[in-house]
Amino acid sequence: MHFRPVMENAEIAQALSEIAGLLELTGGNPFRARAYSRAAQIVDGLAEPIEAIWKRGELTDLPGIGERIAAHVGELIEKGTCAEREQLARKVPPGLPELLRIEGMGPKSVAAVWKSLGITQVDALEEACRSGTILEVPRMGRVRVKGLLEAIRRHRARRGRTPLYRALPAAETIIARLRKAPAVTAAEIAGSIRRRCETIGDIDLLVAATDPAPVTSAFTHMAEVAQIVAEGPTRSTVRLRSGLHADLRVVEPKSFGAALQYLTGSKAHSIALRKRGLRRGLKLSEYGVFDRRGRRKGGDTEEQMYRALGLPWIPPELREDRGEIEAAEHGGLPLLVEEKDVLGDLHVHSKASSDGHSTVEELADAARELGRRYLAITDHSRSRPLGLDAERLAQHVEHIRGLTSRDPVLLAGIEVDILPDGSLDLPVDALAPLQCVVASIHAHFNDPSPKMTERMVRAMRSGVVHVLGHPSGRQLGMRDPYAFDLARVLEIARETGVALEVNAQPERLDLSDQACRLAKAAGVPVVISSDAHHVSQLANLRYGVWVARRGWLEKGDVLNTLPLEALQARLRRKGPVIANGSARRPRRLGAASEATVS
DNA sequence: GCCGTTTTCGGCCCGACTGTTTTCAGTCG
Repeated sequence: MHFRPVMENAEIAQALSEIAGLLELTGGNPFRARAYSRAAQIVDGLAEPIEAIWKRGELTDLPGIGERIAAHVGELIEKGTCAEREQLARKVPPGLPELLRIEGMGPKSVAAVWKSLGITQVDALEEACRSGTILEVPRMGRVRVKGLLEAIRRHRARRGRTPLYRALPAAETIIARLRKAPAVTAAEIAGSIRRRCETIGDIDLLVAATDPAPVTSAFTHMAEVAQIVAEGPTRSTVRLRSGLHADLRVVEPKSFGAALQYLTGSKAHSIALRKRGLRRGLKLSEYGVFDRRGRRKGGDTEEQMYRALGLPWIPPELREDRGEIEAAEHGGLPLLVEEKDVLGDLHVHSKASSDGHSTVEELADAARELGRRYLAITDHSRSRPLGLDAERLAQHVEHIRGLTSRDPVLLAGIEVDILPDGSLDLPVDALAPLQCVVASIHAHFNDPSPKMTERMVRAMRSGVVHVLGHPSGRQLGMRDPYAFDLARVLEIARETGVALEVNAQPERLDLSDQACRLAKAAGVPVVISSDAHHVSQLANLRYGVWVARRGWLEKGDVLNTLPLEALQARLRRKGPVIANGSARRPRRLGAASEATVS
């Protein structure tokens, strides 16, 4: 049977999460709801298709998944649904779970408006707010109603979360300003931005100051603030004119490390740390680590927090409770790839084809400024508007080769389309002389999974492809990944020596972090490429590095960390791939199985 | 529903802030 591993896990996680929501709404034991919620998070975080774990009968080895939930998962895999969910869904009107996603509406409030007013839809909730009938519900007052109307408006306006590249610059601007406020000793961006998540919910900021008042005031009086949502002595929230929410927490300097750890999250990571602390008689909070008698054992720095738990400092990108704590405990944390490790860029467009806006010379100059040692010029092939045919490609290559004495070294390449039948958009003999052939899918995204997978397999087996470009085709918030069998693609990539791209265009980030982890487990190396269409986009490479880091990748997993000669030797190679010299057996990577397999 | 280097039963992370209250429930992160 055909499956799409990453989606498959996400779908199962979604179903478990739905059950959790339904349980919250129907009352009963809230810990039961939490168990489902936690299980959903675990499944979502798996770096292996859950179907494979299920087939091995190892579901209950996963943390947070016992007999009962394992049975539900099995049922979901086999039938696509499960009785538990169906049964719960019958108790609750459709539409009710959506109300939970409105800010300020928790399970108690949703159940209250449902039971006392029969409200089950967002529209009806809005109407009840406007007419005032909602005031009959206990603990509903005029202020809340006003906030609720605003939250409903935001709920409707919000299509998914904000991509990192939109939130990061805003956060950087604000934090730079707060650093200059009076009495500030330290200031950092925290939350999902610090973890470099691909999308973020809101901006979390942390400041250490001897006097919180001036900082809070500076924050709430910024020009870009549209509304002050909450304001207290240590914590305040504003809505920016861009629509983003920004949270500021101000702590004493001695608590900065504890607060930074706490505010960076993820929530799941922090909970796991606190539980670990409890087992050792330690209480963790945003103020520090405390022993049973309440004596403070540290918290000035994040390192102290982790050390108190017997752990080394864990990079923020790994803090998702996906095995990093177990890995840290056993000295098995990856030495994550860094931006400075990446020596060159293997996917860049020039004016020679359709959509590039800079000349090859301009790109080379800008790449040199960024310290790149090599740069592959990979313009589009003929199927793209104004793309290169064999003749224009030859001229283009000649032009590039005429510039090879420049720094960085220029590689003549192409981004060739993978056509609907899996053949390439240019003859193999036109592609064979090129130093970097990136093959990508740009059309017919709706092919069924088997056909799409076969297109990629055929392209990889052409013998002339070095890199599979933006493998899933997704665009954040715009286009979902197309259906394909990632496990199969990884298998063939390994067989043919083709590297998978981590496309660093910030609205692509494709491969995703989770797919990077799967690639590593399958022994397939990646290249991190900017896919720049203008000199200003060459710097986007950092977004790709962050994805790779979130995917646990090390320098040795990324081919363009190699010096040019070694890179070219690797790109020529068509045998089975072994990551950067150190032989890596494919291995199983589960959410918390790192400790047991490494 | 899950879990155990205190436990197979009895717990389940912890604190800030708001609104609606007059001592606190609910939500959020």
